[in-house]
Amino acid sequence: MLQHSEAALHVKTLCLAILSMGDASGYEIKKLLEGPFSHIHEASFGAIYPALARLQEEGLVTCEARSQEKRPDKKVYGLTQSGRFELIKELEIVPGADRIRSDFLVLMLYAHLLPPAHIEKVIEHRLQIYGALLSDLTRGDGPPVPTGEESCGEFVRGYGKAILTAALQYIEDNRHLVEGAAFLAGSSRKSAEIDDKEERPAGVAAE
Amino acid sequence: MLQHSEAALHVKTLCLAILSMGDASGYEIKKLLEGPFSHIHEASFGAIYPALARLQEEGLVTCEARSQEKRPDKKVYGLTQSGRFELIKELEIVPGADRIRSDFLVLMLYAHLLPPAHIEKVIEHRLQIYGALLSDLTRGDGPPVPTGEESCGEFVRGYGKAILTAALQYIEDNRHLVEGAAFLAGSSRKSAEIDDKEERPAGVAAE
DNA sequence: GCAATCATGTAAAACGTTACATGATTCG
DNA sequence: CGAATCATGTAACGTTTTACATGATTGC
Repeated sequence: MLQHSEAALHVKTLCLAILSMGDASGYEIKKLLEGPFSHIHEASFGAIYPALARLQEEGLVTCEARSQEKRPDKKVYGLTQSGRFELIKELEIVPGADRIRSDFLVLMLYAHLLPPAHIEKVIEHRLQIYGALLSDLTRGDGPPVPTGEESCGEFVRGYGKAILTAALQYIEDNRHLVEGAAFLAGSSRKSAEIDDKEERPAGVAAE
Repeated sequence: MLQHSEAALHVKTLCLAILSMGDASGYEIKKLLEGPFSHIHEASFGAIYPALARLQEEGLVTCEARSQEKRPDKKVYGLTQSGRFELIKELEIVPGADRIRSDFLVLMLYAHLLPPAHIEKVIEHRLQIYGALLSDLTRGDGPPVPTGEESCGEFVRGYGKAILTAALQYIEDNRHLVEGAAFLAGSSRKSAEIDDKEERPAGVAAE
């Protein structure tokens, strides 16, 4: 009973926000969240579709089914008056601190438990990802960054750029701190078969 | 069946990591996660206590109950051999991208939907929080930053400092982009009764 | 032919927060 | 005397991911 009587997904607000910029289908929302919005918030299909369905039940969005030829049917959602009102109500809440789960930083904190070669590879990988993300943001590529207002979008994009730039710079300048770390830890431990189980629990695919 | 046969909390790995630096109770782990680790990962009591219990069941940690005088009993946990091994196994996984949920940035993206005065207040609030966090990191206060290896801890602390500094700088230099935003949106909408419903869904309390 | 993209959705399970329950001590 | 700190834990609930199910089309 915090906000609604019914279960309230966070993704619901996100969907409202995105729809405030124009009609979209669930699939399109997901694609936006992978592209220009990736550094802000993420969501999976399994979160988005139910969220949209519930928003429709609540009368916050309308849904128009468009049957396309040579392509599966589409459900295009649009914001209603009360949807817009609800969005503004949500945005008025003073946001708390960002939620961060950085598996990378946890690893760095315990870098001395692993062989330096492995740490080097992880760092190289990270530099690559961040570099790619940064150049995506720098040249305004992808979908033409759909923002409600020019300058707000510019602010958010710039923020991402600033953080990424700082992170890249810092990692390059200080990687020796973790790469040089001891690895004296497991005295009797054999670390022969480290063949990199690649796993990505987080969104942003490293393309 | 991704990693273990039993249910696997993420917090479990975190606990293993922290215990690798020395024995601790659940309460102490929580306190560490509020202090010097706050920008890396967060966890609540409700996540930590069950995690420790399950780690014990799995034989990854030992538990020694210490009855204290003038204070409630304590359960001090310590890493076992297989616990240390399990930790290393988890750390070997190449970390995916950081998970970020920034309610702040979502708000900024749609700043034009709200009155500039409100946006100004949110930004002021944010500058204050980040400033406090930064000075906490800069002067090495709080518990003497418990790290496995000196330089790894230094790297992670420095990372936090670098990001916070960049964020503060950027927000100060570019706040006009969102504060000056239109607010032409809701033509017929009354925005009289905005009296700031303060809410903090995220960890880090703004003290 | 196989993979990828487009497109939607459901169900189960994992993960985590919040609130509650308990209780002593210390500090203002 | 009330609030905060120390200390552990459970249960309910909310949120989100993962995996599955389905199916046409396009490019290699």
